[in-house]
Amino acid sequence: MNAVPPTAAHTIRALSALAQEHRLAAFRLLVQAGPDGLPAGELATRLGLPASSLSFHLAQLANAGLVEARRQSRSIIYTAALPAMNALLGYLTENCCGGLPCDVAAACCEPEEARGAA
Amino acid sequence: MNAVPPTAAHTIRALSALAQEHRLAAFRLLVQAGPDGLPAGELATRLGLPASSLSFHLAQLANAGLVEARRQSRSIIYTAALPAMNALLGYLTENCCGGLPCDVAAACCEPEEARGAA
DNA sequence: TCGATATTTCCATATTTATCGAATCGTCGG
DNA sequence: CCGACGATTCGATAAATATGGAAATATCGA
Repeated sequence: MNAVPPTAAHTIRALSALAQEHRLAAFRLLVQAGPDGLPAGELATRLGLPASSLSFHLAQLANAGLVEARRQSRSIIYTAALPAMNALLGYLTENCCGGLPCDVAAACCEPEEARGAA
Repeated sequence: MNAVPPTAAHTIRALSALAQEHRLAAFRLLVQAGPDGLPAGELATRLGLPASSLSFHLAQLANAGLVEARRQSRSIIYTAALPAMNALLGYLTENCCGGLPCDVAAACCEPEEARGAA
């Protein structure tokens, strides 16, 4: 169903989805929550947003393929779609480096520094 | 002057800057152009945009720190600010992985696949 | 200094995006 | 079946963004 090569249009949708205070915050919470995810209501509480506003934002993230929703009883649980995030980063680095050995690619591929510092 | 740790607000500015058809296209052209960059007029021609519109978009990219401008005679030459792009990607992966060994980090750090395919 | 060129700034307008209450839909417990 | 709960959809309004012509700014060549 997925694994579609990210087009420019798709990339813009993903960037737009992330380029908003509440959505970026929501996405980060979901990433931290891991595979278990979080119910919409919990996100609304933590972000201090009315349910309808949050629902609007979650729809954007879902439309961009950055989050996935599953119903669990009355709640709807959202999880971050890491592969989609992965694809976005891949597209950005690809288009940034375009096969050339630029420092963006280099910096992105240095596990020692990136991991060791933490 | 730069090398500021990217805040969430700064990240949103960068994402917003990139999350627009013409700006993403302009940025990609600048990346391809490399350190020599391209004059504003050339970008306007290639993108088929009126000068004033392009100027507006370039201002956004510059404000986000993603491009730099230098005057050369009558033209103003724009270049992609790779370090800023680098920082953006770093922020996204950091916040995506948060120190955890998630597959985004893994996928991002596989030079063989990413480079070999091209 | 004058005219031509390259770009930006200004301004009005059009389009898109965000916000949130109210109404609606699906699910559960009794 | 009914009331409550969790969430989305709808709709109206507010705010932010994009667009492009006209005017202003800066630089160059003669």
